[in-house]
Amino acid sequence: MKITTWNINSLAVRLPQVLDWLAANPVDVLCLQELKLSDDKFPLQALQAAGYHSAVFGQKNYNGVAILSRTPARDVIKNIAGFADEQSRVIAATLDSPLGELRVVNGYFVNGQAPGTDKFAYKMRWLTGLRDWLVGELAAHPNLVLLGDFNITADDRDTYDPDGLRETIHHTSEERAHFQALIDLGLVDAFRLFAQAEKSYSWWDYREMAFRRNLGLRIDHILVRSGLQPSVEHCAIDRLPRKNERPSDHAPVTLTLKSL
DNA sequence: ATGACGGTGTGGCACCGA
Repeated sequence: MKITTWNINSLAVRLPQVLDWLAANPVDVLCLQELKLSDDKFPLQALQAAGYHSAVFGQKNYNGVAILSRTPARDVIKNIAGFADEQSRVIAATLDSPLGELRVVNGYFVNGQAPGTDKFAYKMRWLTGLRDWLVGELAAHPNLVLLGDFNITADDRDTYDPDGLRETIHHTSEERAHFQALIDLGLVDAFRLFAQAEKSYSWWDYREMAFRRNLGLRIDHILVRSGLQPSVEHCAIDRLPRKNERPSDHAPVTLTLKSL
């Protein structure tokens, strides 16, 4: 069972790349962020033809998330219950898997711009709302995976310049405390369960040839319920799509689960 | 260096992302 998260930075632009990637990587679930289109513009039929059902929470221009799956999604929830939000950032769904029912929570976390700004304050409130809501989700769903574009580096290994970028956006103590609060709900960072190459990143700026120089951040994460840990077979970043023409600035990250 | 690149519509520039 393979589950992937990928911020595609406009599905309208990147649909051909998504279809190509799925043809080469026929994962069971693909969680997308930054669709940048409304529900009525979502390419439901093209993805259906590729063999995927879609649960979609779109938004014109910005944000937008979707869960593509081989089997239909159930109990779909959009955004964080109890947290009023104008922006389409979270979609959760229950899927059948060889491990039983799997709850998938797909998030496009707030960027936050810079510490001290209104957007940063929104990020902090949003992260608190997410955590509070997940307490109930975890109580209701034993097998839960939280994944997406977190817009947070978990620690210094996740950034190309830990000293130069210390306490800047994606690197602040407050953001990392929120990341830890999610871990403390009983989740584990699947990527770090395995030996990984140094300087493993999931995002690179479009500017300054950042990808070629590997000046990146690891901000796309997959957290799994610690009870699922024995089932986690692998977790890896696929840098290949970043080499496409007109790539997303993010690379897909894939979790492989095995039946025990 | 409030830069850079690439997405969007309010468009021929401004705003946003990370």
